[in-house]
Amino acid sequence: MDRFLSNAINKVDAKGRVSVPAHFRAVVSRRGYQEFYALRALDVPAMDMGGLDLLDRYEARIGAEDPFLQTADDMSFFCHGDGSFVKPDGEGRILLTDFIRDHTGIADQAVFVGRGQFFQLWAPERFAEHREAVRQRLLAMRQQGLPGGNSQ
Amino acid sequence: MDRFLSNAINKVDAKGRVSVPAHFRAVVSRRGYQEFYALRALDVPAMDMGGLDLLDRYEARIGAEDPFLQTADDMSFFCHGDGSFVKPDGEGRILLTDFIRDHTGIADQAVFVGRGQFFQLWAPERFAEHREAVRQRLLAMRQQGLPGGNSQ
DNA sequence: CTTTCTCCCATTGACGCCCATATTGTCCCA
DNA sequence: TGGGACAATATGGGCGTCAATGGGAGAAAG
Repeated sequence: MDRFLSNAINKVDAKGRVSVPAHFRAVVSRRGYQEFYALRALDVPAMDMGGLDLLDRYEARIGAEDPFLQTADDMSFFCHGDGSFVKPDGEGRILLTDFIRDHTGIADQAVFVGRGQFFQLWAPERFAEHREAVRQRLLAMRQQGLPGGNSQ
Repeated sequence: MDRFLSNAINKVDAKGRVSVPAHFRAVVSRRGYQEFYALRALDVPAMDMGGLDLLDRYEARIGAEDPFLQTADDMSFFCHGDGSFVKPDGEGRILLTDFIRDHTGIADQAVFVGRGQFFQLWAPERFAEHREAVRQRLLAMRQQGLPGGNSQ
């Protein structure tokens, strides 16, 4: 498969490292990258992570804006200033810097959540909360016959 | 990589020096420059900094304007009059002059913010404020389904 | 002669690289 | 179908290197 799928919870060691699930690493390397691009998600306490193609998409999007308007500046400030490269060590682990911890609240465990084109990094508690919230929203939506309610 | 990415906060020592993050220095030297060009950002209390190619870009932009219009004159006045060269010492530190302090409000800590083609220098408090403001604007944009609503 | 800037060296701590161990999953064979 | 060996992954820790920081002395400027 070439998509990020399913979720896994891994330990953070004394040095602040976590193993990226082997399956996720495989997806990124299959796309030709040796490092990740991590972005502080806009409205949730999670990191959006993926290959450098993820950053490419953002930059392409910015390129479509008028560079002299505030919007382009905001977008760049967000995806460049609140994003960073993360290079895994020889064993496929990444270092959880304060840059990541401050936004996610991750302490000694981290949840990797596949999202198709990218994956996310969450603190276990917040992930659980968010998952419930999402389920509730989808359920409510479906019962109202609104779009978005599929099976599962 | 060849882009300025992520943000870092460094101390200003008693002599008024700060270390430019090694990663940022690498980007500039990879472009063949040994010194920086610093410009007072137009609408925020930050310095825009980069290699001399940054100045090249501004000048190219000015060259494209009609020299008889006020715009060209204003732009030139801005990028030359409000810009300066900054040469790092042997350890990769730059000296924070009053030219920089007055505009940014930097005292004893400085934040380096990657912006892709260049990076910015902020005072920590002002940086935090601005980041929140940017996030709010982007979030509002997304919730209104306006352009830019991808991710998630 | 004083002040500011530059170059140089020392210290500390973080990070990258490497090897060791544990745990899990998979495949093969009886 | 139930081991059991093997392979891959997750986890722990040692150690050298490099970056960030602090401070001193000489050089240049006023």
